[in-house]
Amino acid sequence: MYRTILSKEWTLVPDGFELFTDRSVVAMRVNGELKDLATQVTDADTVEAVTIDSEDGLNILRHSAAHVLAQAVQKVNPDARLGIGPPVTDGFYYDFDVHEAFTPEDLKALQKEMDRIIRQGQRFVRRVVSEEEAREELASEPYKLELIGIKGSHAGEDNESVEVGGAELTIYDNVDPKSGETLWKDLCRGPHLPSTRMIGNGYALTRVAAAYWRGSEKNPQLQRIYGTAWPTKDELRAYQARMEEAAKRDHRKLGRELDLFSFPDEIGSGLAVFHPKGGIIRAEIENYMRERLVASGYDLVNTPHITKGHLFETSQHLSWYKDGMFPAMHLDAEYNEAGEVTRQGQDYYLKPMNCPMHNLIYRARGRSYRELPMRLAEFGTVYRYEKSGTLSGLTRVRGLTQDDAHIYVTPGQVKEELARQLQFVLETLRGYGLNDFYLELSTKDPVKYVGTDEVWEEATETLRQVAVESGLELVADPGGAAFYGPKISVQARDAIGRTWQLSTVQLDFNQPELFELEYTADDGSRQQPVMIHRALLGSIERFFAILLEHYAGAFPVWLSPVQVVGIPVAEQYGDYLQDVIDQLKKAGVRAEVDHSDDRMQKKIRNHTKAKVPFQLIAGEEDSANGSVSFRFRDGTQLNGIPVADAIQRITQSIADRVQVDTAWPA
RNA sequence: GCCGCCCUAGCUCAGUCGGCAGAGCGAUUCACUCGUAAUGAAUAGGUCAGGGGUUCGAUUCCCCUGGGCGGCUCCA
Repeated sequence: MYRTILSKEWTLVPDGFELFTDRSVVAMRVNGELKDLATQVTDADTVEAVTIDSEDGLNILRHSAAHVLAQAVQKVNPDARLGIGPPVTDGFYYDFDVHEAFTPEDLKALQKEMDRIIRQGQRFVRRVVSEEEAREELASEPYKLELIGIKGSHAGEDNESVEVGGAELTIYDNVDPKSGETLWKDLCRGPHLPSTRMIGNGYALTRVAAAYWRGSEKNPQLQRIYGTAWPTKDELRAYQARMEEAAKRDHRKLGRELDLFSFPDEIGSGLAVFHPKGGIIRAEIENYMRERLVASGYDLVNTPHITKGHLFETSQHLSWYKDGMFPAMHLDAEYNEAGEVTRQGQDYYLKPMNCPMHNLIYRARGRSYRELPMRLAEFGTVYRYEKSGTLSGLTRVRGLTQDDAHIYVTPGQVKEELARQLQFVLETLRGYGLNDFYLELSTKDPVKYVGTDEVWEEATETLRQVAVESGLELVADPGGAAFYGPKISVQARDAIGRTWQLSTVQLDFNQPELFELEYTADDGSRQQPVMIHRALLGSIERFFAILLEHYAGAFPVWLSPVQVVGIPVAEQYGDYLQDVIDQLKKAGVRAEVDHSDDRMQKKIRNHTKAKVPFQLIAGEEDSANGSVSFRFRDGTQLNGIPVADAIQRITQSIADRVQVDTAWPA
């Protein structure tokens, strides 16, 4: 981490190499600004060391690795033009304009060339240039020239700033340490590692992809190479192991292996079917939720999947989000023989959101302040025409079921209700076994919003207070709100540390107005309610995928599709076990006996792979004693448990919604 | 939607430099009846994603369509 150097002994102007002899120091902060170690400092400066394993140090390492990649690319293909090459989470990328896209074989060749550059121990040397000099030196790099132009007008943002974000324009020369010859150069803000050697063998190129220049669809696409870089080879290996672990948990893979769901081509992209085992998990997820809703003062409602277009004109979805909706079905039009319309048709749309229909339920009769808060909840299936390239497993689909609630409150009830919602959300998520959360507060986009600044200010402040009172970490998301109101979202970390945006609680200043919602206040006046959108799981499909990956397919007992499987040691004990299993079934447990003619060992293997929490084994010994023997998912055993005791333990673990992977303590 | 890659049995994948298509697992059947992660044998299963073109001949080469994967853009 950082060390503050307070030494006053220096009389000359030392640089970072003299100040820091520790070789893990790769750069320094001088008066708060990141600088190369070669920067000279005076005793008036506050200087802190930046070590390679700090956040800044890792970014510098990765940025330098990106430079080496670019150098390698231009060595192999001198025609490649440079885009930008910033560090990103766990790694880096560099964009290139090349005629032919990179292939996996190219990556191998590039990695070899990078190894050569790294072994050579080239130095990164910073050089300040004028705009004219830069333009001249980079005449053959049109994208760099464009960045220089942007710097002239306004500061480039985010990733571009690594190239031209500094106060002055700088070029970094990659210099051969022996000959002093400049081998390559790039427009760059820096800072960089002292030597390419520090990249060592803790890096790897990972994939190729296309990316739009400066992130806009209107611009040409460049070829992007992604890589990862770490201070040591061990850390690289640990990262790669993490990626492998994530791949093993991929819900698309587990969904197939465990026979949970599929996406038949015949139905269409992004439209899933749930198989029996996936279906029961989904039903359990929903049932638990319904229980919680009813216990928490919600009303359960139901609405259709399709509606006349006028509803979405009222809600303005057709003007804001038409591209994301399935196109209309034109129904009921009639024509005469001349082809003239004799009866006007109607456009019907699949619904992309449930809220307009919930508004109609609110509006179905006059409402009194006594009815508020009114909480309408539904598992509402919606259809969105997502672009083909964005679809991904169950996490991004075209047909999804939202656990959607809309809450109508008086202005005076807003704060209490928001606090109550947040608490409800967190408690419920914990019930599914997720425990590690933080909050994100999305505030007004200064360009795209409806409503007055005062209303936004007040609502945002209320959300902030509620968030702070929750005691959870709060992250700001400035400008991230939808146009109709501020939002607080719950991010959950899963078992391997990935975060997912789950629940959202969002205020809506727009729809009560558009739908002319009102209630009669205690003084007899008509007032407009405030509307709160609350999604807890987001979409059931996506939440299903998250839980599947979180548990790597080994669900807590209550969610397991098969909770108990009976394995007779030999066929003759099948009847005895069947009787035990029948008792479990009567108690509501999903249990079955494996009567197949596989050997017992094979059955154990099969059901272990299927991640069944309890295997009950019985042979001569157990059947004679009226007992069964447990085998758990981790291979541990609990033998000779009396049947009644076994049933009690199993039903208890379901009722308690606990995870059981190993033998209970004795 | 854009760029790149991919599509061979239910699954995972070989293979054909253009000449009648293969394995393991799974399924079915038979034998075996076994105390904690694979008993043995036999059988069935494919318009090599779909369509078009080149060719004496296409699963293989080319084009189009569909689907998937990795990114980009998008995500109410």
